[in-house]
Amino acid sequence: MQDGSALAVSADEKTTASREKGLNRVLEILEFLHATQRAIGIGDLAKGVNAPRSTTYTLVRSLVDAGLLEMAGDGNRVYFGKKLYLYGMDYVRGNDLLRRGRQEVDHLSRETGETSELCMLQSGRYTIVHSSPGTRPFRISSATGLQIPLPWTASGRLLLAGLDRAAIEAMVSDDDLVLPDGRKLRLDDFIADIAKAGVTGYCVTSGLVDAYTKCLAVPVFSAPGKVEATMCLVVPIDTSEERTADLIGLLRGRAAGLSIGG
Amino acid sequence: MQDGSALAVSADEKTTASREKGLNRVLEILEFLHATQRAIGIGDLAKGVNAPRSTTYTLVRSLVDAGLLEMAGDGNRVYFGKKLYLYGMDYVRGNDLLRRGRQEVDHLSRETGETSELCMLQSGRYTIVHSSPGTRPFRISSATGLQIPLPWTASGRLLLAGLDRAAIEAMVSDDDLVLPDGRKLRLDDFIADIAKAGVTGYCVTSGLVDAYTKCLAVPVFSAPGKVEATMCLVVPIDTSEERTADLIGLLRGRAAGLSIGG
DNA sequence: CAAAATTGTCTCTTACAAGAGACGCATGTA
DNA sequence: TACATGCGTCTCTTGTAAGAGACAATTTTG
Repeated sequence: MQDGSALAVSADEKTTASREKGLNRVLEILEFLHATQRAIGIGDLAKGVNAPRSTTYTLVRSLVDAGLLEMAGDGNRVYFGKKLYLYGMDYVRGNDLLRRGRQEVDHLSRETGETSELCMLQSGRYTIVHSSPGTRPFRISSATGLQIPLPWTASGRLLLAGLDRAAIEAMVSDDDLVLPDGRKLRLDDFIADIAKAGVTGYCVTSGLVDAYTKCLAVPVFSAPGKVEATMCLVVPIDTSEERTADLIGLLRGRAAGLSIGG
Repeated sequence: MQDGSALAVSADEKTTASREKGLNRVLEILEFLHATQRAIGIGDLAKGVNAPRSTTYTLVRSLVDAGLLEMAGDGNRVYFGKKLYLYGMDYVRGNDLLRRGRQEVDHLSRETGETSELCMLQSGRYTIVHSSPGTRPFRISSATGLQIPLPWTASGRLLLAGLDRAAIEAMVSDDDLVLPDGRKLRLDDFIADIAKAGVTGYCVTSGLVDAYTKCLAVPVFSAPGKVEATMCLVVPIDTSEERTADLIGLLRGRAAGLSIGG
């Protein structure tokens, strides 16, 4: 009703409601910093999260005082602070699976020379929780914390195993089904893939995210039937059938070691 | 004026003001979880941070939705979530000193067999940012993220080097000067220690936190004169003068490698 | 099995934080 | 020297979120 306001943003993204709750703004700020991966000026931050400048200053001050954010070297940029690191370590400490999974991933990439990753669902999205680069000249780099649409990945298919159709549909938007190269997956095919992956206990995808790699993934269970994470190897797409099979065997063994009550 | 309120808490701690800001409550929740180091029920959490139950439920829900917290296995306990881990890794990635310092500390403890730590100031408090246990039978365990009064430690003396008296007084409360065994340090002595540590470029304390250990610490600089962190070794109090000197030499070399523009 | 304590949800009020905007102070640039 | 742009702080208003408390549903205790 009150769109006679200042902003002429027409049909802006998602109506960044006026009078947003402070906590939500903070959550947006954190997400924004996670996305930019670098220190940023407070003014830009305000723009970035589409928040009033004055509010942003206030919130940032609180967060800096609390140690969740820190002023970066220059003096007027902010980025994540030590407190978040400490909380993050607390999370690792309280989470056997993550702790051991990280080690296992590091092992795997050293052992096989391939890029290895530990992946989990993070608020409905596929997330690379830890990755260790392989030794190949052209290594496939994928930063920790990167979030990718579930249908693009082998791990995504495993992580959704056990969910019913409705739950899957809820987690996958239409955009997610469009691959980087423009091809569009059919939802039914994706759901069929998931079912198949759940039965076979592993998943291989070729040339989905890019044309040069294959992704081999296996599930890690936190309880019988409950897929808590996946471990995967990212290998060149022309890796032989034989080596692929060997690597999957290796992965399955390691994942079994990680799983609880599997 | 309006103390005719419900609570009969007489002269309670620090007048937990009514109508606390949501963000502050959240910060308290995070600190509380960091202190308890385990998943906790929402009701208990509310008690723990002295917040109304209804408010706590609302905030926890927001935080869980955002992924900063997660419901723990049972179903009605909360603890830190994956998001915090991811943000923490972002912090590490953006912070050369921390990244390299962690590696160095791991090396040192393997090399020397002693417990090794990386310490920093964290909102005015001494914080063990990373530690690696030694190989001794009775290992001195000190958890990452532990916060200890500055005067209790060798690192504390180095971290405050370069600050003037007023700044030091502001960071050290009266309680901080009381050692675990009940002895009380004199503020002037502490300040003198700091000055000395700043000049000599290292600091050794014996039997301060406990009666059985010595702490050897050296500064790590982020800019000439600016102490950003310390590395320290925690060794048995009866370690020979000679070995102590050797270890300090080793520490100084490694710290120099970490320092920037030192 | 009743009494007491806990859990999760909901409603309603009002104290107060989010936000608009003005200021003064730096820079940068025409 | 003017003019624009960005930063950090402050003030004031009003929409709204924090909080009290009631409720039903468990769970615990005696």
